[in-house]
Amino acid sequence: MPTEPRWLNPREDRAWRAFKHAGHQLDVSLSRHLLQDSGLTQADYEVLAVLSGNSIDRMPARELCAALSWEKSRLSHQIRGMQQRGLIAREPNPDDARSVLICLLPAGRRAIEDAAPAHVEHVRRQFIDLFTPAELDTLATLGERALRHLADEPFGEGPLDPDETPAQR
Amino acid sequence: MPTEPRWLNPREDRAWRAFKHAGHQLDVSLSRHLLQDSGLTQADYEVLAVLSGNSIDRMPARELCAALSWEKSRLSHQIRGMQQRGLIAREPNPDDARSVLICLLPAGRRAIEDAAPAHVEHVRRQFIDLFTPAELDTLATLGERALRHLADEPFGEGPLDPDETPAQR
DNA sequence: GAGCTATGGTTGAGGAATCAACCATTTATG
DNA sequence: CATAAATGGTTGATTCCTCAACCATAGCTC
Repeated sequence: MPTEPRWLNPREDRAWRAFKHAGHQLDVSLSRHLLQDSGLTQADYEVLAVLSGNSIDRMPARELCAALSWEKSRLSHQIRGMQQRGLIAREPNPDDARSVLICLLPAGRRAIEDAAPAHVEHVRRQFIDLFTPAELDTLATLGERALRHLADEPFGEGPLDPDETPAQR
Repeated sequence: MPTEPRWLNPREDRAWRAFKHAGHQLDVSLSRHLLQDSGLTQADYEVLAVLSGNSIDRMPARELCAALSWEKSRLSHQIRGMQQRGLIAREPNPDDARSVLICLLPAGRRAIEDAAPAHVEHVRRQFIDLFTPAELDTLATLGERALRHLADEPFGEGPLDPDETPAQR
């Protein structure tokens, strides 16, 4: 049974603050750099990364959502912008008339290939290089433990589309 | 000299993904719970926490900004909303006519006192309780290392108000 | 195969954070 | 002391994300 005081003790508080703050600041810094020297948003980058990573340059929107852990509406909005900039295209999915295939266009591939080196470099400088291999493993282990726990949360997952709530009548 | 390949190796990639993803998911989950059972945003909560924590129930906006690592404009917008909800008040600062004192109102104190127990509880369940004391110390140490490094970044800090850029003419 | 329900996706409104521009006051410089 | 620069805050536009509502197609079940 875990301890249950109303507040965090100093050790707990320190860990919690450091973790939270570090993650956030890292995120801010990396997005800023990414945008600055490639014109891509983190969101843009992640989409292109999945699309270009999976060796097939097209995939149904639903799969992209799952891969990114995004809501479908977010992807939809995001895609619209990227399409206008010529990075990707939409195509009807022959296997399912409701579905849409998101296709990586040459410009999109070029965009991420241009952006990646500098971005990876920043991830190294601001994260990887600060830790020993053993420390990296520790971070991975602890992070994954938290993720596993969150995944089990009853209320935790799923943006709960009103459509998708369990039958109410 | 750190290794410099164009991509992250599997160990690095695992650590980076786990860290990033865990931080984000944790954040999402905690905000959702907080809002759900107290009606407060994370932003609301943080403001109230600083204000109620420092034993003096009022402080200049500038100090609040610093304590939160927020931009001044963000605080300004945030404060407007909280003022309308009667959680805090603004008062002129007798020491500096440009400045504004942000004051914690009774309703604000009540709000965070009501919200805190459940919130702390969630932080425990989803973070603290997953780790041993030694692991918590490790997380604190590693997180702080990252923060220190980010703080030194030449371009990293400060939203660079155009006003505040080094003299340009 | 008619009528549910579930699924894939789009849209529009609203909230939250950022950015640029601005105003007022204070401090530094000559 | 007059003026320039720096500081504390506010505001409005913009972008990004979430939510709720919606449409169309697919899959069941009878």
